[in-house]
Amino acid sequence: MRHYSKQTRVLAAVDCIIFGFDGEDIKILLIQRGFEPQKGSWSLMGGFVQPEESFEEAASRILKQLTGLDGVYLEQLYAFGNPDRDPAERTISVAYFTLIDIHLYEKQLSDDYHAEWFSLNKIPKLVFDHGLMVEMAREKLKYKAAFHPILFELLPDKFTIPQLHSLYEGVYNIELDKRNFSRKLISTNLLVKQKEKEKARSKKGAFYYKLDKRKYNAALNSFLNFIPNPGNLK
Amino acid sequence: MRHYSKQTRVLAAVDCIIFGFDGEDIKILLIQRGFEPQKGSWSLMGGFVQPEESFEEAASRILKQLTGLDGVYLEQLYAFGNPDRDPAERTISVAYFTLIDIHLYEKQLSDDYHAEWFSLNKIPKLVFDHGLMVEMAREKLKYKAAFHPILFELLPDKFTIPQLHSLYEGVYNIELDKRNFSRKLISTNLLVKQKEKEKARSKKGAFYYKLDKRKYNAALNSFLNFIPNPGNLK
DNA sequence: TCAAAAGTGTTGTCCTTACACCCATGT
DNA sequence: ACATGGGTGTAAGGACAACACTTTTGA
Repeated sequence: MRHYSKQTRVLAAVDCIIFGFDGEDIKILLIQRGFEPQKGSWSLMGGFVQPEESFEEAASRILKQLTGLDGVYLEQLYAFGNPDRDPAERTISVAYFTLIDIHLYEKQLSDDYHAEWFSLNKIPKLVFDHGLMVEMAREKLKYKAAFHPILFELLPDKFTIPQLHSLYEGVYNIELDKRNFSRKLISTNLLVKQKEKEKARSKKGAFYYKLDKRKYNAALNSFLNFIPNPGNLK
Repeated sequence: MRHYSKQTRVLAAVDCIIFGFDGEDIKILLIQRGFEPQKGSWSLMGGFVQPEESFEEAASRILKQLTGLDGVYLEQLYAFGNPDRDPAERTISVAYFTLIDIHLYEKQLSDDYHAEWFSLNKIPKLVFDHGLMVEMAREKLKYKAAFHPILFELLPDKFTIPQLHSLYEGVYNIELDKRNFSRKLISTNLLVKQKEKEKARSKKGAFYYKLDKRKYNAALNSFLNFIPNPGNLK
């Protein structure tokens, strides 16, 4: 069985677009590339797919390397394969986008890789086609979050409605009526109200909520509608 | 610049899921594999990515080989990279899904490749992970067509509302109220009514419509809503 | 007591659906 | 004339958006 022998082989890599939310802005985690070519430039975290690994396993591994996190939201974004995307050698890259709770990641690991969080409107110039990857990831986040409750992945276990409100406003860069927004969220039945309040953001304090995991997992693949007039989205 | 030298290389392929609509059923075009391994089994049309080619160029080339068609709707579906997906040698494959007007493809070429159209509910066992590819393509078609007017790509230049109606009913396997459906379509303003009627399907005949190309291209990336209660979709 | 943010209530509009009838024509 | 599928009309219900006020509490 060596019928493919005349074909050329390529390197296969994976790159991760890691989103986080600090309560103010949506950010992505970038590293300073530690090896040539373009050593020192800002870049997505990535790596080569190992012989016994699937793409998704590679992405998980790389994500864990940089953040220490396991079992986070991970979705294939797109396969990039232009012949000249890496000047050193033909390398195809499958980009994954991930949503993490920014408070859980291990800063120590980040430091090892010279990683930093960047607000989406302050992304530096990136190596290769990583700028395009980020742009596509951003689009996909907006697209998908308009119908699926994935943005919860960016928040801690316990969160408040006003926090969610800021998050959605940040992702879509629009203002949302807090009353309608709150009602819409509550009406999904995905949220379980807690007894405690969060008191840092306001004097009155806002009740914490948790996700109903069962309903949430079911809802991830169904269509909801979080954004008014999604017809204007893109 | 040989810093990647320790990494292993893989073969890179592209596979095409080709959708067509014959007025009755949604179908996909499959070929009988002409080489080992698994010579003779049914398979998607695919091929290796050439040294100077991007994935998309490879997909276009392969599509043209089999159908004779150029410039048709082509979208990246997913990158498949499990280490054992091809038993002969590690091969990653980027799947593309395409929508063509079934009447335009060149049957001659099909014959050369021993190709046949299969209704979606009668897909034979396929090689490797091609069955999974088809399943994912089908899901994606349903998902995307619920909000974007892509199904027009399956129809000829001139088409009737009843044809569209059958098409949507076929894709979603549901019954749609013809009156509401028609109104919804007309209200998109994407359609230009023609003077002639199609007379084959009925005695009265149905008016032909054409797409307003300008509006259509703009609408491809925006959210419409063709399916009632999309919340129940998946 | 005042400011600042949380939370609840209401109303009108438009979109969607469900359903019934007329139209054109080949046989 | 009639059967067959094409096309139009309408009314009820529900979802959504716009908008105003009360509540809580730290300073």
